[in-house]
Amino acid sequence: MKPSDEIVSEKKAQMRRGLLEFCILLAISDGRAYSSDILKKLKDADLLVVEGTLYPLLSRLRAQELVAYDWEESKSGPPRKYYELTRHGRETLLNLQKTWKELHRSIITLEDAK
Amino acid sequence: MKPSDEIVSEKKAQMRRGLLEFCILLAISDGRAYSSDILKKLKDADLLVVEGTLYPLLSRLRAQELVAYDWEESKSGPPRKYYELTRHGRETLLNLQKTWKELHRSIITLEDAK
DNA sequence: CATAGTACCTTGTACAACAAGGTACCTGGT
DNA sequence: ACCAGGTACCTTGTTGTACAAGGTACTATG
Repeated sequence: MKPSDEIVSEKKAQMRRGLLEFCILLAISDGRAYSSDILKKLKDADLLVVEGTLYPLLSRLRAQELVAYDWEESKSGPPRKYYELTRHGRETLLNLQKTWKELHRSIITLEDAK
Repeated sequence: MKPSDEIVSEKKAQMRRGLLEFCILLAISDGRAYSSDILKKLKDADLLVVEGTLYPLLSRLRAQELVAYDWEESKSGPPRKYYELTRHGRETLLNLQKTWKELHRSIITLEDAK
């Protein structure tokens, strides 16, 4: 039997996880961003994400052609991959924002049913 | 390369999935409910869930002592397991509702950052 | 030229949803 | 007495995903 705090935080993490891709698309939608920019934005929004999660996720979004990147040299370190949304990515993001609103309504419906 | 509609609906499903446990706790919080009640409530809130997902999930919530059930005979068919929230389950639900609000804020923060 | 800092990536693990298939109970018709 | 249909519960196998941990490589600085 796991301690109850752990159970709660697992469920919180689970809720957060489902929104990850959506949030990352949102974070990129502002314009060009590389991994540290994205991590920082998510952290500023209180959504903790680690590198090991972000990189495969960006690769996936890339494979689905929702984002594209180009290399840019940095003044302090190795070159960076700057990501931006493709046209297709922008359309998808609009779609997901709609989905988000629908989910919000669903929760309210369930809460009101009480 | 998968068709773009499929990509979008996978992402929608992913968002929905993270909220499943939360929604099921919400659906039960109204009082006693058995599987068909729960499925109906979720469907009414436009959240499609199938049996094969619900049963293991209820077992998990039971193992975590967030819900409890008792058997009740039905007038038309086999007996049913009626679920209700335990005290611990009600506390957890309050916690998750708070988490939900925090996530909502996070999304807004990301949207506003544009 | 070694160290520290930054950036990218991969591998292995654990867990969850879902599809599909299975068991068992009750009722009503023949 | 039996079987067909509806209802309810459950299990197994597959697939996908986040995450921890560890690894490579480039740049600047002392």
